[in-house]
Amino acid sequence: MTDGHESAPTGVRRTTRQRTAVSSALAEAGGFLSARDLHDRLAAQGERVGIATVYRTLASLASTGEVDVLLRDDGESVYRRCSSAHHHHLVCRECGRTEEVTGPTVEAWATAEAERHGFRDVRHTVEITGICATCTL
Amino acid sequence: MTDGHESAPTGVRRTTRQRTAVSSALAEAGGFLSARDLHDRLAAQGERVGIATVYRTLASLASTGEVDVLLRDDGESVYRRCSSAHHHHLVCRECGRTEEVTGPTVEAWATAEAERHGFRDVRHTVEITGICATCTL
DNA sequence: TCTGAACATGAGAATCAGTATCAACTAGCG
DNA sequence: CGCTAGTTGATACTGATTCTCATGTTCAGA
Repeated sequence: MTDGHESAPTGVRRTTRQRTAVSSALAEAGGFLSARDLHDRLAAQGERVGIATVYRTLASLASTGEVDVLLRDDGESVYRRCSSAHHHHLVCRECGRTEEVTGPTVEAWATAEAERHGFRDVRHTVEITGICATCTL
Repeated sequence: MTDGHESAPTGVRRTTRQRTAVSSALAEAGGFLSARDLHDRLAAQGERVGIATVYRTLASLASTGEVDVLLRDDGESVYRRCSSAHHHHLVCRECGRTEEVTGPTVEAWATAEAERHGFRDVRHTVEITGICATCTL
């Protein structure tokens, strides 16, 4: 549906100024950024990239696993360049600082639990939030 | 700051036709429903309740723990009458069916991991998705 | 290097969930 | 009954994300 335009890329991924800019701005940022944050950041650097392109690029990077996507409580999505290995996040509710954590235990538990209920093609997300040491001071 | 109206309820929770309707429609539904779904459902039953009221009631029920809130991938929130004990969800990506699962292991892991990083006042959410047995057929 | 067709871009419109506004309404106490 | 704080709802608004589509680019092949 909605074939309109936006055409169906047959599978070639081209390198453009915009994609490079988005990708490196995200890398420089380090932490989680919303699409708008990123757009503003690019603008501040003099890189003019349309917001629509930022969203498209981000979606593309996310689909290849180059960035992590987190859906915040307020419904806004935030992105971050991330190690590609499977992991979870520990997020500070105060300052937003994030740490990556891994948990073989959880992976196993999730899979086992899902199978016990007859589910297949299992995926899971785990988010742990708290107040980090710095913010506690 | 937005004191305008919407006043600050001093703590009394009144019983109204609308609140009862929302609450019972949610109970009848069984599964997860978005605010809009619920609104449509009520309309179908001839219960005229404003969408704003549905949102308000849902938020209120969520804050008292009477319903569970889930933020779907597309950013829409879905609600469901739920056991108040802490648990997680196993959701079918195909039909939306959900099962509640508990995992002492995960609870412990999350807490331990958070503390190891110096985080306090820890909370966590775990979502497991997959394709349920019925949809696999 | 030149070409062209597939891809990509962007400005702005469109969507859509959820929130704010505020006058009118009502539950429930006395 | 009468009063008043709590509620409601039509509607405007916000803010994120997607769609539209004419125009600009990339890059493989000649």
